[in-house]
Amino acid sequence: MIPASDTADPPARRKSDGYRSTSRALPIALLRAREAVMARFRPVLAGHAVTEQQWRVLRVLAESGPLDATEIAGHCCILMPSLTRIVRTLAAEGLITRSRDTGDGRRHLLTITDAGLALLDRVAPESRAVYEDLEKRYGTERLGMLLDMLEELADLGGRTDAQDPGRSGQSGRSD
Amino acid sequence: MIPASDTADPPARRKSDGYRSTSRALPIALLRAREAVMARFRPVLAGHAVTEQQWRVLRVLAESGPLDATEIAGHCCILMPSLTRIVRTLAAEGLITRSRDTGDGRRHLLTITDAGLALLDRVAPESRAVYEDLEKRYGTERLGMLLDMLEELADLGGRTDAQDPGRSGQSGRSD
DNA sequence: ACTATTTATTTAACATGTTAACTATATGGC
DNA sequence: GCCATATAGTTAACATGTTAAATAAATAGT
Repeated sequence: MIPASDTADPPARRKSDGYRSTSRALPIALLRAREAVMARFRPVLAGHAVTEQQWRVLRVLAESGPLDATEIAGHCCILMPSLTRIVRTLAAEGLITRSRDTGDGRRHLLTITDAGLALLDRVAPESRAVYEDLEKRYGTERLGMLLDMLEELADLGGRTDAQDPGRSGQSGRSD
Repeated sequence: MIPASDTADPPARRKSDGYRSTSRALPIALLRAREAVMARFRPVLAGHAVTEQQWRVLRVLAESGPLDATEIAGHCCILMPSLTRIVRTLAAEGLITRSRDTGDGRRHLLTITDAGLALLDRVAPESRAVYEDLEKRYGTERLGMLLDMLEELADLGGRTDAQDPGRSGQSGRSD
């Protein structure tokens, strides 16, 4: 069943070489890079009993001020049902507050509390240390360039032209 | 839709400015970029009833030939227990086969089947189309540079120097 | 050879993500 | 104002990811 591939000595591959190397496949490359980075940040967050998702929500709220749930979901790449639970937890812990939007009774505005900000401040030193180590080893300038390129890539997201008009922005996913 | 944060006057922030903008936070930037990219690939995979994780496993197996579960977990950024289930599904669908390693009875070698390769070939055209659109809009050279930088970042993963010696490589995560 | 320790994988229990259906409010047409 | 339709958010059912413990096979020490 193995008709002796094509080139020289592929490890054990068969046919189907219609694909680039997985390390050059953008989604996989982004995932592996992120995992490498998170491997360093995760212990810091775990040490303060914050999940990655909770962390993103707090960071975004601290950055942008009160936002409604849909906006947060978009900025944090979290799906609404997940966000509902995360918000419930964060509110129960007193790190954020929920308030009905006056004027539009459907919207719920979320605001980070002083306790939430205090948590950010408490984590900041360790987080910064991890970041600085990374920066030192990767190169400050190179890191800045990478961030520029990632931002630009993320901004491509708006929709290509005319594929399926539904579900444009966020998502979440688990992998 | 995007509420335009950074530039002029902070909407309602309070204190705690010990953090960079979230768009310059590497883990978030990587996540948002990946979500933007996956928003385009996901419909393609969904159209062939393959999950992202299954897809990664098939791609890696097609690329590297038979591998044991631990290696796949590392390459695919999937945790072992998740992989167990994914492998069970893929094997049940006849896309891969499992065989005990002769010589090391603990290892299970996974091999992609012809049906698995056929699936890859079937998805390839659509996948390539998405990729080419992305490449055209982002810039071929720029994309190549980004992939180089991501690869380098992923390779930093080995362990910084002397933190916790346990759990070096993979992980998985859900966000 | 026999026990203790490591390594590879699976199972179990639980948390989280995901899709679809549901509730509540808002908006536009008449 | 009243209806149809759209939007914000939650709930429900299910799939998946995650941590810890269990199983099984290898290796190391004696």
